[in-house]
Amino acid sequence: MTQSNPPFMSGVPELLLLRLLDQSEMYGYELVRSIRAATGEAISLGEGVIYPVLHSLERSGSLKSKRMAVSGRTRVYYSLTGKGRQRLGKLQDDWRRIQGGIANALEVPSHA
Amino acid sequence: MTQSNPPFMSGVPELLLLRLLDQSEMYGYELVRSIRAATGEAISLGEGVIYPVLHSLERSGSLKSKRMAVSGRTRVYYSLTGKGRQRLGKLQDDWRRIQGGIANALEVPSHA
DNA sequence: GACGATACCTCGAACAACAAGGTATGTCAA
DNA sequence: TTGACATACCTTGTTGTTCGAGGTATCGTC
Repeated sequence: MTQSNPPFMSGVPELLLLRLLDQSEMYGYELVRSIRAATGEAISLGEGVIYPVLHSLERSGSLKSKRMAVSGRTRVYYSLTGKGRQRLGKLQDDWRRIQGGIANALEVPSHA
Repeated sequence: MTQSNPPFMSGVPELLLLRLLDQSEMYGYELVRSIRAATGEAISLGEGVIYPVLHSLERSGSLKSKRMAVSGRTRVYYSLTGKGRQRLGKLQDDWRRIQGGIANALEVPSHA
């Protein structure tokens, strides 16, 4: 009976994925490297993070996928749905809110 | 065997606590409300988060505590040690890094 | 003498993020 | 041709943070 809320800082991988996919269609393996690049190496998420999030995002209707064979290998390309764009908006707002809150707490002058 | 790193976004409660305690000595119950206030209501951490973090911070030598009786009730006041100030510096840098990385990823123009 | 605020604390569950592995194909060089 | 490395997909088990809910005790006040 312990109806717990998600941790207040979670969902950043989700946010990054949605954001990148809002710019262009991509496949999982590509996204792993894109996240590293887009964040200036600050954030590096492995396949063990990316694939499950991608799947859950698709299951919840935020993403749609299409498989494509490219030079013998199969790629699964993901793109945003309307719901996904909505979700992206929400996560962006959430992020701005908590980011702002922390900035607020940090910018108060030191004890000096 | 699976020597896992801490989640890349963790340690924000720790950061907030150290930051507030760098400004002034405080006790746990007070910190719960201070965090809400300092972040402009954006972040609200319960006692179930605060106390354990406080204890682990003390165990690791970042904080020191002193108990004080104030009008019949016991308060445990925490303050930073040198090590704690060092720790605060590190966490602040980490935060700026990941915050900047995300900002970078988000500010790229929309697919439009 | 019951209620709400203060003040401390711990427990168990939930869950995100993690490393490590496993499958299979392509390329290139030894 | 075989071995190594990159591409490309995936799942599993573990960890560790965070969470709500509870539990204790004192104080004021109604």
